[in-house]
Amino acid sequence: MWIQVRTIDGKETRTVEDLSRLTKIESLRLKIQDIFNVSPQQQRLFYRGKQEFANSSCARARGTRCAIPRDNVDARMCFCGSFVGAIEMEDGQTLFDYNVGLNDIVQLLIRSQADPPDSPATKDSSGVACSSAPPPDSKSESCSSPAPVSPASMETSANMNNENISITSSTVNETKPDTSAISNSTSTKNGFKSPSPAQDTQPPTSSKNTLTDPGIGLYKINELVDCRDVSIGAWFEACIENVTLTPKGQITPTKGKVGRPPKRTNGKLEAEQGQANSQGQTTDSNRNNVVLNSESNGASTSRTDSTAVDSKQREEDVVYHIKYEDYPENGVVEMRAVDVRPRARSLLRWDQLQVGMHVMVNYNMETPEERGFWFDAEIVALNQPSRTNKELRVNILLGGPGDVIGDLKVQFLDEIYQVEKPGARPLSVADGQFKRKSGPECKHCKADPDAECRFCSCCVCGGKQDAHMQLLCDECNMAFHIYCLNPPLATIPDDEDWYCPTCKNDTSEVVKAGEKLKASKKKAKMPSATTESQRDWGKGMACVGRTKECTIVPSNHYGPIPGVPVGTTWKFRVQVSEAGVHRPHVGGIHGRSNDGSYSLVLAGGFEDEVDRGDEFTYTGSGGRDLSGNKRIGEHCFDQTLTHMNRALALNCDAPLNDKDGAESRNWRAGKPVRVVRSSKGRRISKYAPEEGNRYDGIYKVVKYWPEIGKCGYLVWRYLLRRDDQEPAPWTPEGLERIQKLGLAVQYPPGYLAAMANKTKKEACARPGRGGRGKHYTGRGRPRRQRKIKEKEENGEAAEEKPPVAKVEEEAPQSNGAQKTSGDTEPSPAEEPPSKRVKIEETFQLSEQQEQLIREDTANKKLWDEAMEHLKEGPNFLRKMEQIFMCVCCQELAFQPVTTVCSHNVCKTCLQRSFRAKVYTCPACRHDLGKDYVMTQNKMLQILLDQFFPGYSKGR
DNA sequence: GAAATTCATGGT
DNA sequence: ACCATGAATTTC
Repeated sequence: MWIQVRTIDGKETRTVEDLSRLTKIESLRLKIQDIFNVSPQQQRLFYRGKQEFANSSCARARGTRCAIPRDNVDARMCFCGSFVGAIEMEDGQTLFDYNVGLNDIVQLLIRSQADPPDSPATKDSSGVACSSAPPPDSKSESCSSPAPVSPASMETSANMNNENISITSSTVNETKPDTSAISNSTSTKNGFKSPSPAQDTQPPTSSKNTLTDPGIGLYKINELVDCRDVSIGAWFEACIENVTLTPKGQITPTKGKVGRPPKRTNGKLEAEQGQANSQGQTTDSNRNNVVLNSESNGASTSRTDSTAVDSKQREEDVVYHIKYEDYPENGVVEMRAVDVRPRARSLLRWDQLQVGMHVMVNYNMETPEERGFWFDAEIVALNQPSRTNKELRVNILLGGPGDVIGDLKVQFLDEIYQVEKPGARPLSVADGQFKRKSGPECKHCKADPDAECRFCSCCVCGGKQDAHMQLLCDECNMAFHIYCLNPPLATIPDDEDWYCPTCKNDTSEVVKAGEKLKASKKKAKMPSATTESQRDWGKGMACVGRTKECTIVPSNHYGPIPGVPVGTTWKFRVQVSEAGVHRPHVGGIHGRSNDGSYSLVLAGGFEDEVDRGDEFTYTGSGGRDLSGNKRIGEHCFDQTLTHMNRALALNCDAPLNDKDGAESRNWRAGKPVRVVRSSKGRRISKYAPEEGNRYDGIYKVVKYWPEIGKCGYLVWRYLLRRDDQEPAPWTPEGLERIQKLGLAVQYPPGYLAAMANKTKKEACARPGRGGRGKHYTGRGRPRRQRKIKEKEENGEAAEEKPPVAKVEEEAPQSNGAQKTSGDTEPSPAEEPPSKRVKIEETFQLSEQQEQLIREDTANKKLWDEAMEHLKEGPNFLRKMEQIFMCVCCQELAFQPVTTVCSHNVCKTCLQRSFRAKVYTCPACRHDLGKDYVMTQNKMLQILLDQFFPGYSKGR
């Protein structure tokens, strides 16, 4: 078995192969270590199961969030605006325990190596993979090393700490004030970060307002300085805590590795999230600063730069240990001299400004009209068309050579600071605050300290007072005075998480991340649990579950599956099931004993059967002893006309007779049965395919009767006769059509790649055999490998994956697993066709259908797109499925409402959204308005019902 | 050849 | 909704 492991930001997805269902999580970690170069201790693995939440009533309890970032395309938001829970996978368990199936996605969150894996703070800071001190060993997997994981993946991980990991992560720093890890989520609780952890790091002897000369460097201990976060490129107020020298021969992480994280301050939620997240994201992504705790001393400065060789060597060798004034939770941070300078103190008047001058300005990269961070800037233009109308344009200098953002308009013209040069008069707190206005303001109150604001301050009273008594809801981020709550709280709750009255909900029905795995009754009863067997099962395709499900027709659908032409062939039965052609995994007949049979598989289980292609005899099921968990067994009793046997008999156009059987009056009038021929039938039938399971079309039951079979027991026999417009696969027309449609055996996504890799590995392990030897003891696999090989050699690899298969990969179907499989396909070389066979079979539309399509003007664009695929025959239907899929339930829209923004959503899905007070288009978030009138698109409904007969029945 | 699930149905 | 049952599979 193989699965996909994806970094939590969705940026990196790799296939992990050679797993069995009984593979332990710790073994999985080792494989992940090989692939992602992340040590097992640093891995947090999440599995979020199949994604069914959007389709059912929202099972998500408020107060739980999934570890999925919002920009992850695979992340599914529930109507309530949140994500469903994921479960964290723990050592000791198996993949089976977590129900991880074939090709499922496991998410990898890289935790900082500096964090002790089991401490509560670990979970808190685990998202901040790059934030804390990298280990002294420079080949560590931190961001500084060239680990194959893209920094971007960490970036988002880091950024999402606040947002998404808070399921488990609200262990705030105050519970562990000496943690060395920087945590974005220190502000999970409003105002409770004080006193800051930095307290511990305060040199005990120093007094804040006494400047102490350390004897080296330009700055004194306790001096007020500005420090540049080189990843943002902005300057922040800081204070020198200590000064040390770099030991020789040590190379620091290059520039870009020092900085500070964004801070979420009280209030300012809306304004700040935009900026802090975006700007802060950059920070975290590149940051690799060394954070010292109270134990820090000179020895821990070993990472500081000593590359300088010129006359400045001395200053370059100096390491400044600074503390950011606004980010005490960062503790003490090491800085190089070039990123430190005397605190800005002089405001420049407009008339003092000159083009070419270097100054410090406030700028918000994200939303330029709002307040942002402080950057160095070179003045490029000073325009003053009138006395009051001034425009200052600058190039923002981020610090690195070429790190310039050109020609930006500065908003805050009254706040242009002179850049202080090293050597300027040192300032201490005794000299004053020298604090610049910074950060974005609340859009609603403009950060007016006197204004009441229910957005950035207590959302009950709007008051800004008592910030330390304002609790932030971990769900909605709104602030609440503890005394404004009803009932009021006397003290700050000790719980890790706190949810406001609106968001609080019962979490019992949702598996929270990190929660212990629930014991499964079903699993406890399985043979593997009840017997002593140690068998390592689940490596192959025998016991895998479906990764997708056919929903375009209900399971009791008679007749062809729309979009599946005769001749379609799948390697495994599970795929046939996924396609909806024959749903049982194992069983030969699919049906209901009171209704009839929908499909059957001819696999040559009975020697005394006859197959003439257009007509064949079939034998019922039963009569075997299947005790002991068997699927086949010796015949040891008579079959009865019950269960599936009865179902199949009901297809015959004759009253049921369970004694003597019956013959149809009009054989064509019977219920249609989809027939699949398996390659296993080759031993008795020349009509069976060479490989896999092939859909051969619709047959009818002509008659059925009981007889004594070769086995000596009574069996029920059926005569089936083909009744299908589509040519049979073995006829010349059928063969031609198969060619034209480019049909070839379909393999599960990732299967060929896994096989190919396996061959490679085996070949490496046993070089003498070259992977092509005759000494394999297995059966299916080597045969398959040789076949692939031959085809490649013949340059016919294209046949491995026909266009139909390609389309299937592209077409999102019913659930998330399917949806993700397309973009996670790790080795496309094996799977999609390298050339597309031209399909010239046009799908025939009835006149009424054409008319309805013309009338459905609201969907003109979509129909135009669909029509482009008309000439692709059966693929047209697959395309339709894709185009008219409801974004909520990921299925064909049922009773579709076509929104003003031209998206089609099931009426019930949209209603559910509205019930959750989400009044936007689920597809594009276009605001529909609370009073939106949902009009069902009748024309589209009629069309979908015709194209996908009975799909409504499944709803 | 023995041993493992999954899926669907049908009865509670 | 839960449980028992049976099944023309597929490894190991």
